[in-house]
Amino acid sequence: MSDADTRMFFELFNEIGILSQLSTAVFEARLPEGMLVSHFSVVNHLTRVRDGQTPLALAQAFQVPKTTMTHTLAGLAKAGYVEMRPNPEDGRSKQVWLTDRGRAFREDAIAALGPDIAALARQYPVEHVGDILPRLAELRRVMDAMR
Amino acid sequence: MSDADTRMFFELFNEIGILSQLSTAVFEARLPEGMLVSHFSVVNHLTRVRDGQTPLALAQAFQVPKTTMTHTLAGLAKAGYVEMRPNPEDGRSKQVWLTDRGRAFREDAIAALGPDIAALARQYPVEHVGDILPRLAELRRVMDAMR
DNA sequence: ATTATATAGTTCGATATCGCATTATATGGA
DNA sequence: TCCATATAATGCGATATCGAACTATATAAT
Repeated sequence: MSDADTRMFFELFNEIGILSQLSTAVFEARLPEGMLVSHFSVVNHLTRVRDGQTPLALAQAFQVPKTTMTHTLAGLAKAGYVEMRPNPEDGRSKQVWLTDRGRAFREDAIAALGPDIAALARQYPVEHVGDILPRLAELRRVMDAMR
Repeated sequence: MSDADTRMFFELFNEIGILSQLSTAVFEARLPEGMLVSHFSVVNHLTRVRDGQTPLALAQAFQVPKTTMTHTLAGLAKAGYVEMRPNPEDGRSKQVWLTDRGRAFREDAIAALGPDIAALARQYPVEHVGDILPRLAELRRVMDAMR
């Protein structure tokens, strides 16, 4: 490990951190009052994978502590975007189900972000995204496995 | 903008968010009690660019609100890693100077992270970092400019 | 010179995140 | 069956982040 190599990784994570911050800010500016990226991400996940998952499964999918997921789900339930039901297979557990309003929330959010993404794509070609996405996904897998 | 293109950008920012979270967790596990990535980043910036900068300049460099930087600097000052002095050129302003302990904090942190980065580099070649880093930096510049 | 406006930094309040402890239920062993 | 241990979710406390308002100083306009 040369110092130059170490520095490369430092810079990589520095860029990733700043990009995360910038994209979160852009994203949340288009969400309804009180909704954060964490809320959207959960609804998006429930839509794309399947709903009816347990809070624990969601916490693991997003790599956040259970308490954080409890808090996020409480916000979604309060907004009427999900329903919490008892898990018929385990009395300790619950299931998270999307509501129609929840699905509409997701679709509206994606539509609202469309112009921003189009503007971005004009200056940052989608081909570049295709170049780096697999590399980032691989890095994520490696780091997940190392935990 | 095809839906597939839109989805690519969504996935990109999703990966970036998760990687940011994972790298923060790894990083902070090696820092002294109470020190966060935000603290390290400021000390690192003061070392690599120059110290004596104003809080506002630092807030802009990291794209965080002034209040967040005030809080971060208070933590660094309390730990003895920086000194806040009045700015001789502007009575409203201050300057942030590194202390010897601050420089040692940075060096210790980098050393403590060395093994983690070496382990990562064994599974994720530095060449890949070199491939994606310029692309990410470009994306960051574009998004910065769009704000 | 005086006054209006702009800027640097902080204080305050709201809330997201997260670790620790607690409660309720499930599971496995005597 | 009864008890010990494990697990799902939540309650609570600590703190990082961030917007709005505030204070002090600088700058510009008359």
